Amino acid sequence: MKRKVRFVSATMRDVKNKTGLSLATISKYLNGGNVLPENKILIEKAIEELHYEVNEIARGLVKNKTRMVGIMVHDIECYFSGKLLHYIGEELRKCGYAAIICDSYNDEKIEAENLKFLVSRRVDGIIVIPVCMRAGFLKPAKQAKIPIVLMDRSFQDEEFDCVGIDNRVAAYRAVRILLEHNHRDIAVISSDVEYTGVERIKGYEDAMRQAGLEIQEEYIKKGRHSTEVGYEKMKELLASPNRPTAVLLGNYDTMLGGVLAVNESEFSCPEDISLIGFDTLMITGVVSPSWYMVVQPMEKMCKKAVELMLNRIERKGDEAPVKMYFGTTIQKGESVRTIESDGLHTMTAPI
Amino acid sequence: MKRKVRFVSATMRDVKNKTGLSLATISKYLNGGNVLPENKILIEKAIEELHYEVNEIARGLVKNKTRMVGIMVHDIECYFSGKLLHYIGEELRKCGYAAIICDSYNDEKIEAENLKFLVSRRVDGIIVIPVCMRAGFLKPAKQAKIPIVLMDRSFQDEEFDCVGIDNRVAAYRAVRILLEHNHRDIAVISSDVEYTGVERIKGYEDAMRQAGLEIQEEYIKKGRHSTEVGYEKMKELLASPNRPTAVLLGNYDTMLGGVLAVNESEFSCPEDISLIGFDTLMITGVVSPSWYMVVQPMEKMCKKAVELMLNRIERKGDEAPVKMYFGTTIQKGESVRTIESDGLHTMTAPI
DNA sequence: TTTCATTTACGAAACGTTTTGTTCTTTTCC
DNA sequence: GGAAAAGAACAAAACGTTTCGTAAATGAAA
Repeated sequence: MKRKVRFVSATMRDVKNKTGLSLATISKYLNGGNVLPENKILIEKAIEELHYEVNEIARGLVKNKTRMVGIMVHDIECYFSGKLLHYIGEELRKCGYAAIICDSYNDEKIEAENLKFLVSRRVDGIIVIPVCMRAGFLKPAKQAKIPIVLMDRSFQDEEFDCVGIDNRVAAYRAVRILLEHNHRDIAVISSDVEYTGVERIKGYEDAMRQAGLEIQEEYIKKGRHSTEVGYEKMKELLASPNRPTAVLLGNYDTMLGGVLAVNESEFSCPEDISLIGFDTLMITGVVSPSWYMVVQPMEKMCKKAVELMLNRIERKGDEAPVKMYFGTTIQKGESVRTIESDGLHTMTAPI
Repeated sequence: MKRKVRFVSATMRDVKNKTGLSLATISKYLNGGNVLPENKILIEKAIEELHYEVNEIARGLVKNKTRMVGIMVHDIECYFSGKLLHYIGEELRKCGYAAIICDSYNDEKIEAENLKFLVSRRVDGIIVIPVCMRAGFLKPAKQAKIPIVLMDRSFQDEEFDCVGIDNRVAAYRAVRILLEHNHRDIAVISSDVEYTGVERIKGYEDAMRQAGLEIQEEYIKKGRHSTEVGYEKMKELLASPNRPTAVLLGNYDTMLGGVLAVNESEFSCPEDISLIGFDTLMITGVVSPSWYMVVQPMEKMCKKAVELMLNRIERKGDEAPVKMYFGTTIQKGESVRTIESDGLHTMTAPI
């Protein structure tokens, strides 16, 4: 039986021939089983000399596992995604998993296609930052019993493992900070088509209501989280006859757009307008005024998401979904100023 | 012979049983071979009913192909990467390939590790936006005969397939534009640790020299392409006693940082300082003043890179590397102003 | 018709692992 | 010293495809 001569990498059979042991023994060694010390040495030497590396494909075939995890991000060009992908990718790789990344491009149709693609590639699990607010598109994965972990966002109609922050509370806290600096005319720029944005607007309303302040529709500017929207909406607010004294910006990109808009206006931050936003990047602290931000523990969240995922993959129990909300921290900055109390505004409720 | 009962997807054997044909025939059909029309109908019906999908893993094992392409980006958080990853990922998926993305995080050590990881995962090819300026770290891939395609950057010491732009010429053209607007005190903020930056600085020098202008070291601000560096260096330039009238910014992130710095200074763009940069994003046209930019045909470049890669994968010829440089276009903006000629400056060479 | 070429289908052997049930060896304990 | 228990190693059968060599069926040419 002549073996085709291909100059590809060594196989277990080569190790077998070199050591005189059986495939089973070598496999056992490779998977951490017990092997006689002398054989162990033998095998290690052979592996070393042959530069043997286990063929993940062959292994995948028999174990029916690919050691690949799909990651679907709503928009790969968004700052938040970049950070997430970095941490998740790193963590997965540490655990020997490869990440297959798909960009949904904020498009629900593409998102559904991506999902099917990942299922057809038989990934072991899928981590999703969804575009959709409903879970329908995940059906093929559920049929194939591929575990799903959500990040940053959940669905309205179905529950999955999820790691994120309590966006509503986080936004609430941000507005509280503005209130504590004596702001009363507070606006918000956030998304009405993304889960996080919707929640954050709710948090804004919670805080305003609790402080006994009227919620003015013109102060709630809605549009997809993006630099462009942040820029446009901030322009609108600045041009408005009753210009707010402070604005909560729905995410990092929105904040960036907002700052650009203020910078090129006749107004300045924080003298004329205070800004507070979400998430952080190196620039946040470097610019002047530095940005006041609500920050999410990205790295921790990503590690947790991977941990959840690997747990699901290992023991495919049908345990109930777990949702983990991490606490946020406040990164103080100079973009919020304290308004001198003029005695005219009185709180109708303690803040 | 009892087959283990697993509720997983249908296999070719199921199709075989349903049709009464042999595995070989079905395989032939699946791979576009000729099959009797009646059998074709039979097979298609069976596939339809069973929801059969070929198991890419099994196929990979025998063909020694994974239909996966690794993508190594220098920094996933950089705008340029985001766009690239989007286009490349999309294109690969269209061709039935999955993209495994690794972030090198601007770290040569991580880059080398990522490469080894991809090799061990037996990807069919690797598309690299390198951090390193030398090709050493690619050795494991070469040994495994995995084709490499470079994007955006090349190496000093070795040649590979590569798609990008002629950065030197592009920067030259950008500076020419500034010269044509009668600027003479022109600075540059660009990277000295990244290939593109280095080339762009050369282009800057070319243009300055050609215009007969002295190259002042204090006008050449070097630092990794990033928002932070753009911000810091612009601050330095603005604070300098002989403040330039125009600045070329090395990439998109640098431009963003530069604009933030100008915005918060006492100076304004373009009245006091003109800016021209690289690449584009939606924001570029939306902000005011709109940004004057040199833009690369990203989508075309990505498509080409994938095309090159798939060619290499199909016929693993040892043809010589091909380098493709795309032309850039200029996107005019308001961030560059024309200086009234005061008669004091005279060109010592035609521009 | 017969012969030869062409097309289509088939069985069996790969691909490189893991896993299962069995055999062989060593250790432990009375 | 012998039996039982424990530990290692092994051969062979999977996993789901492709591919190779051959056989059968069809069509064309003589």
